Amino acid sequence: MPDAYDMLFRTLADPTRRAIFERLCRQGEQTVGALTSQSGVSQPAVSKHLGVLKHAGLVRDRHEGRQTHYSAQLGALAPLMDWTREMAGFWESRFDDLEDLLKRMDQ
Amino acid sequence: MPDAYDMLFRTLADPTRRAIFERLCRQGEQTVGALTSQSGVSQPAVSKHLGVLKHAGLVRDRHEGRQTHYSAQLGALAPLMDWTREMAGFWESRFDDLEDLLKRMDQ
DNA sequence: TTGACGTATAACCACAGAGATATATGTTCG
DNA sequence: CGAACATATATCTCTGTGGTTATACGTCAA
Repeated sequence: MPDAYDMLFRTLADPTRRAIFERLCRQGEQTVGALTSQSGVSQPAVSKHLGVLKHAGLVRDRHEGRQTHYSAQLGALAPLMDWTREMAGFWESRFDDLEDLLKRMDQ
Repeated sequence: MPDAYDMLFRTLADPTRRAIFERLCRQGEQTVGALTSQSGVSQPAVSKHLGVLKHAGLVRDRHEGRQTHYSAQLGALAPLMDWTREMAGFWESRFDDLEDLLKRMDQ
């Protein structure tokens, strides 16, 4: 069962795509043309990346005349923070167990 | 320039590999054999994944006789939390700017 | 309506990498 | 030493996907 985090991790794994997302986070809403001009890849490539980001819920698009404006949807990062915290939590609880064990051994 | 987060994201993007890492987080140190038995893939595949995880600093190995024990290195997740927080931070600061703007417009 | 523009889609290519099997390396035991 | 075991490495295959160019679609201006 590919868990819910899967799409998120895979979407953010590509450097070009992550750069696009970061740019949207830093500088807010951008048109496809603006994003393309600094991405180092072709416009169709950027559109494809934006499609993947949108499918993962990381961006939303807004049509205005013949341009499309994209913006970051930070809420979609929540599962990423949850996962990280969960992993850290497991680590800590095992650490606590170890502490307990050592304390008990100490008596 | 592929930033430092790159290896981390790419390492965690594969579901099988992430499952192995999660298992090490949840259940602590494990041998290759134990990890293989529940991974659904062959032992060489598991070894390769462990190699990638190790290269990314996410696990460490401990040799004991003919077995190798692997354990999670949670510290390696710090950049992931940093990145997430940074992105959220950008979002918030832009939100604050918007708030400011609205307040100023309100006067 | 025609043409320029902005973006999306189609079709194709190239390569990374995840998987398998076979085998090498190293370890314990008889 | 020789055999069984635990893991790592070598080699190959094949799918997924990121990139390209060409083109279709929708919008604005004249």
